[in-house]
Amino acid sequence: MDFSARATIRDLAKAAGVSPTTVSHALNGKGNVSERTAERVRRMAAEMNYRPSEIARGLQQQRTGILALIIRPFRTLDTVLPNGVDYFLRVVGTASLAAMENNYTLMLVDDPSRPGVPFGAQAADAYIVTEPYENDPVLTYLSQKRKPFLTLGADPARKDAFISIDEGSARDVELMLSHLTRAGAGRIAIVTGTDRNQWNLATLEAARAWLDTHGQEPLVMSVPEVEGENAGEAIVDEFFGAADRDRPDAIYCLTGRHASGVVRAALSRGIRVPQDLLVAAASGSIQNRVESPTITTLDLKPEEIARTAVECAIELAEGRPLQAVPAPPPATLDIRESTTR
Amino acid sequence: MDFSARATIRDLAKAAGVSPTTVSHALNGKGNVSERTAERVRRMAAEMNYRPSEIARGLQQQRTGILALIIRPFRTLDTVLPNGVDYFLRVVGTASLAAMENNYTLMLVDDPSRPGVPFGAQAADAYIVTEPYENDPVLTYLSQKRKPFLTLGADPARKDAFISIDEGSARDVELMLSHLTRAGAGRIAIVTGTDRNQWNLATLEAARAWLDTHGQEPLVMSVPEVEGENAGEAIVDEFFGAADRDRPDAIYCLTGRHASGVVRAALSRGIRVPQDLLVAAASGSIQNRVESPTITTLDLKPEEIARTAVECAIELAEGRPLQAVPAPPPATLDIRESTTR
DNA sequence: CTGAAAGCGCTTACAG
DNA sequence: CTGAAAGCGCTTACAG
Repeated sequence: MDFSARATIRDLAKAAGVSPTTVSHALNGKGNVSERTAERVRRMAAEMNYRPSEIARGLQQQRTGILALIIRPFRTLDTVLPNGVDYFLRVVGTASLAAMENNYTLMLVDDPSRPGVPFGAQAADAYIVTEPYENDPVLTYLSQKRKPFLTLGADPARKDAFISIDEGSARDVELMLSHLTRAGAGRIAIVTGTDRNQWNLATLEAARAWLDTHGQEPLVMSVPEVEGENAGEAIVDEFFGAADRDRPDAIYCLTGRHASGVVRAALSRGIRVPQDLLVAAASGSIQNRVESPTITTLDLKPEEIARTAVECAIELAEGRPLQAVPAPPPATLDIRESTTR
Repeated sequence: MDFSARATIRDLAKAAGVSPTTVSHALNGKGNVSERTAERVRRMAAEMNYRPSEIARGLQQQRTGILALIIRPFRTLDTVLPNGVDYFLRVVGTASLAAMENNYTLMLVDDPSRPGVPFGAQAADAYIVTEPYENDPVLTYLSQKRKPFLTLGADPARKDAFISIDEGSARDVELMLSHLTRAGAGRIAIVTGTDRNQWNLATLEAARAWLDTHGQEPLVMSVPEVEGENAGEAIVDEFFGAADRDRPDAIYCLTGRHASGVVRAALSRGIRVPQDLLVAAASGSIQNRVESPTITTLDLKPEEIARTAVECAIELAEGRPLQAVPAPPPATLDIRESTTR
């Protein structure tokens, strides 16, 4: 029934009949405290519902308890929470909760190198940077400032320079392209975004390799992510405007919204999906599950990635070296109407 | 080129040739500092890129700089970031950014009264509680603990007890029901969720009043939010299993996923949408924009609500009384195929 | 095994 | 108008 102030370490020390030092030692398992004393302190702490002030601890230990999440493509997307790009939202939500469970607080940050950024953006204990660009200045900044950070997707120009969870693996590409082949595709076109990040670049590279191995000429196109569904017309123009022999019988888009646009553009020209053309996306969005036809996508497991990233970030924040660079979870296939004949 | 520690108030004081006290006064506009001195301090601060430690300030002022966002329906939804329920995601994203812009950090919190909650969840400077339930224990807890908070949607049992941004206004109901009428509806059925929150209860009440005014018998049903699209069958059974004279020619669901389910269930029974049945939703989700037929929804402006909520929460956090209880932004209508004959 | 003291970087009564 | 001092709630060398 204590409606007022929270108990401090002094209150607890007094109640347990010891000094604040001993309380601190007992609760943090430091120093040499007799088990009898430690037990008494812990019991009193529970009884008083004592919770050490992270603020005071932070001041002492020069920590803020803040984890910063920097979503690099944020500004290239058309709204703050872009429709159809739920990948990042799932990352944010899961990361927030994972951080909280570990007594950290997650802060969505724009660009920490910008002058006048809020304190927390500058003073986070560790940073998670999603989809860094080639030679990304944010990574350069963080590394110069000696801030602990990891990236989701490597900086394509500095692959092994920083800790990162890789993206666009050959395994995921293989998963989708062999599915398309089994579904009847003989000539697969690839559509990436134009952002220079590992996701686009590594996927493209892996796809080229796969196509080469399987004797297919690469049919490749890059379209700005921000065009979303509107890109469909241009993509279909590109691949179906040319002579017959060049036409693909499957289009694999990295972003779900491009795939949606492709389906619509194809249907409007009498190209049937999936009968005449298979369409699939790598990073799916909700709409791909409900539009007609539904579109096959990869499930890239953003929740798992977010959770792993937060756990790694906390290790870094607390000064523990990472045992191993974490591997991304294997994607799985969500097969839907657009690739089911 | 300072790669190491940040400047502290002492560094700045030394550089400006004054005491830390004077620095503090000058930068915070307190005390009486000569304009000449203040100007010098500000100039040096900018030069050294001095940023006061929010941690130290927080310890001193007993503030954490944390705003907690409690999404009450969180656990009743089927995943952490439920598909089709993008309303909350848009709130979270916008609130995160708005908080950051004001030097606060937003923390997604589950239940702050649960024993063992993280520090931040217990020590936030202010709380925002979305969709509280009737006699919500979380509100009781916060109010007993004297924590500043506001709610998005009032506690239906304690309407004026706490600061809240109202939901389910008669104006929004009127907007949708008169649209349905103009679109040809003569007998409108209403489907709410089962959570006992203001959104469900106030909307239902306003809808009943509207129907009464317009000479329609109320055709009403409540279905658990968590059933999502699966609820469609039961809803259509309910309204189309009965004798002819009771059948609605329009169904208005509060949640977008229910509306999706209704459309699917109706179509599978040969009830055409919109020809035989108009369908609309209040809280739309992405899928309603892309499924076929697309479904008419209200845009409840979650971004605006989130931003307003954060601004109010900060006022409360900093001990300033709210000038006025904020009004929710008026919803607008997104008319789509499901109500266009 | 235990505790007094200093200090993390600020703010704020108070004295001058 | 300016600054020395105390204190916010912790942690950690250090002394006993």
